[in-house]
Amino acid sequence: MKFPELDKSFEADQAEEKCRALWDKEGIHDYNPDSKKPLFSVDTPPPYVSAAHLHVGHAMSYTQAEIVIRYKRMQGHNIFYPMGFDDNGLPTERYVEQKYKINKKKTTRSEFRKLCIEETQSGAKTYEELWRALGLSVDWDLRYSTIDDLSRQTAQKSFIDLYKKGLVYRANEPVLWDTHFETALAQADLETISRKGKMYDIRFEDTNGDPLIISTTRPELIPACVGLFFNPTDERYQKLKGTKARVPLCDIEVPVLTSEDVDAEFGTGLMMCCTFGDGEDVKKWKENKLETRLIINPDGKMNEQAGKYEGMQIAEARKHIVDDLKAADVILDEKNVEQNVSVGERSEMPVEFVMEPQWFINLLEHKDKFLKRAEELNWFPDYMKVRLEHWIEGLKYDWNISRQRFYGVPFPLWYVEETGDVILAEESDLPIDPIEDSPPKWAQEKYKGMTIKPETDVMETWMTSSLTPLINANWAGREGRKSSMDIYPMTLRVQAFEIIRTWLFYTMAKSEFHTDSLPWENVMISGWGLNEQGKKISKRDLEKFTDENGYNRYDPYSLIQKFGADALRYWAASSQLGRDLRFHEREVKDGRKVVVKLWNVARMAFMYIDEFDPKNDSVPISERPVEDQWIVSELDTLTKKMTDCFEKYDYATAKEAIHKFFWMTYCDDYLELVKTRFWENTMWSEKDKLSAKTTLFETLRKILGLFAPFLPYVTEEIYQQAGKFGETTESLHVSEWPEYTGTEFGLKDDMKIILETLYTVRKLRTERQIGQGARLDSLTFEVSDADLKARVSNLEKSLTAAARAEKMNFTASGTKTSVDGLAVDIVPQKEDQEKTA
RNA sequence: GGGCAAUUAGCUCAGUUGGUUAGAGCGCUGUCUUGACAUGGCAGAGGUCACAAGUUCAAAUCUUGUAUUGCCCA
Repeated sequence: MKFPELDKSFEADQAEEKCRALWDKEGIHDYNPDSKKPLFSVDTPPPYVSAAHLHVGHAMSYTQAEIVIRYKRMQGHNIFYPMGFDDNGLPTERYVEQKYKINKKKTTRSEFRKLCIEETQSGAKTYEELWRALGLSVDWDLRYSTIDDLSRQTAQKSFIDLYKKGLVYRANEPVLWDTHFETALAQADLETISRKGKMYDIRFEDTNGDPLIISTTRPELIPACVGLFFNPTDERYQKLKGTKARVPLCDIEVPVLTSEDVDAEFGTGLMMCCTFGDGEDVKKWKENKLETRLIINPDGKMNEQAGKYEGMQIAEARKHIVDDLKAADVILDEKNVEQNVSVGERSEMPVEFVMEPQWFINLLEHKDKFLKRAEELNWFPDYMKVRLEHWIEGLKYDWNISRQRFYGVPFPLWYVEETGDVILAEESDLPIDPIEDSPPKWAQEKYKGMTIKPETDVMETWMTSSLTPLINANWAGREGRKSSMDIYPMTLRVQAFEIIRTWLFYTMAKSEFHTDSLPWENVMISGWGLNEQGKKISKRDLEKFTDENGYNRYDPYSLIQKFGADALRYWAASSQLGRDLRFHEREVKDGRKVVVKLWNVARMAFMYIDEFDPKNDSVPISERPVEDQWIVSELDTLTKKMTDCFEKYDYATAKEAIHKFFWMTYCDDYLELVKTRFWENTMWSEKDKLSAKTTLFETLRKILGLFAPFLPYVTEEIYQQAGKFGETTESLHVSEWPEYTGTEFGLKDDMKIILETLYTVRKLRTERQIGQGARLDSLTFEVSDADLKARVSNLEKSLTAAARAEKMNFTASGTKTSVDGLAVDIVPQKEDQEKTA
């Protein structure tokens, strides 16, 4: 076969377009449900499409996983790699609210939902373009969105299944509440922030009018106080047990009780319990069946229970109450403290508690099962496992899945007002919206004449996204999908660490309940891409850093246009799995350099190989010069190392290994040594030249394969230009991963002499300012014994070639090499000698 | 206060089960262009491996403690 002359420069954008067209045409990313190959199915995060917020950190984590997927494809797996879009939940609502400046109270549910769906559709399109540009080998026929029919059907089926299994319940309990979005939250939706606050020592009184001092950071809750508590072992307060206390400012008396949860060392050791300041209050309230006096409304304003403070926002009320307490002279001390506050992760408002009937999934009774599953799962990296274990151990609440929002998957149920009965939708009717659809016929008949009301809350977004493996597996059995439960449990879950407690945990819980299994065998946890300052990349970063040519520093699409997709992917693979990576644009240039270098290597190899028939022209490995045997063996070792790494999802070490090999061993050493075989007037024979062709052909082919997962475009382009090296596969990416052959290399000593000669000659050239390419008159050796002399003499062809010298001989002096007893010197050609003299 | 991770060259990161003189890229200095690549080659400067103690013939690596940073949770 004949190798063409490659263009002088590699045009990334053109090549990328060409490759994508080829991959689409050949369908090399398509999942084949009928394939006999081993399955490799991937559960990859559906990003929020609502905000155009994708930055280089997202490109990083998706690419890290995708590199492994490409490896698995080349290893002969039938890849199931879908892509989802999460257009559910609060982020979407907030985005739409802000964009259209609307308030959920002043719009209708269907109107609002329509806007959300419009927004997410255009967002999804932008995302798909980016993922394609980045070279993610997704099967786009497996696309899903968390609000589409399949997902809604799956989520509703999940609810019904849990209901039938007795794992969900409806309760009117204090729930975590976001006063900004006016919706309930789950424990996992909270974040702790630290802020400066004030701690007040406030004087209550016992029934005799003697002072009882409590410490609190939330004086505004005084009207909601329903009890005082001290630790049962606290000597100071024993006599208070069973008595009453008078609450300042309010004309109320509350019981004084004990609780082991009270820290006697904290403040005065006496604390107030309100409805509700935090989870601890809820607990004490429940255990002691205390009175309920909620003073905060769902919108974060004080209600009539707060008396004269009614209508005030919490912060405002606090200010007024503190003033009044001061006026009443009951604030005994006031100090600044750092306090940790639980806030809604999206609104960043401190959470409150309200009493609303909500649906809960029972988690607390199943902690042991979850911990066992966490143990069974294979974690990469391993240390991420304890983050889940600690989360499970620390769970305090069951999972509240009700949200008082518009946009989301509706609960598939109605209530009968007269009896309080719950009517579930029929599975065959899913997905449904109880507001628009009628209850099942049997229910209409049974409850004839009664008032049937739809559930108007929606399910929280994790209720749907926790089902991605079951959505992908078409657990709901929807027509027109090419996947089935055959792909379940899935092989691999990919995600970042911050959603271990949500996406990972909830998915695990759902699979436990629905299928009594793990949802996947392995999980791969990525870190974050950080900005130059080492902080999480923000929206501001995305808006701010645009250069004079309109390229944004953190926008992956912009980076792809500037440096090429391969370059960005190469950068993404430079951090170890699970570790954060600071982004510096100059490091994307490194990837670009590798791409250019690889292209130039191919250009040279094509030029020298020129015409080659691998069947008839190949020289057997044992008959080739030592350099060829060496590089083949080095490449073999590399293949093994990379394969081992990839099996552990360690793309980073694999990349580092090939990078080092390619640049230092292959280009700097081997290619420099082999070049001269193709030159005129050397000692090399025709067979040596053919050996070089054979070796270049084999090694270039193998290197392309090893680089393919990292640099899919440039490797494919070279592979295609090379006439696919005579192979019949449609694409490099479905060709076989290079095989480790385990060939022994027995000429290490000879090779060391050649390399040491090469290195020493380079050094001498630099010292004497002779160009590295300039021909030398001769190469001279000083040897310590006859054996070494014989060995060196034997390597004459290789050594003169390495030095670009006309001849070689032995002398009595030279520069020492790291081969024992061997020293080297060089003699420039006459004209060069005169020049340097 | 508890947990997890990290701390190696000016910057971003490697460093296998402890084993010669701790590596790479960027940046810096010098130098080299007819024979793939100046988006290059070659050579060089630059490190008390956060700190302290311990185990060992031997510690960046193992143990303990301290400090700093990030994340998670009270």
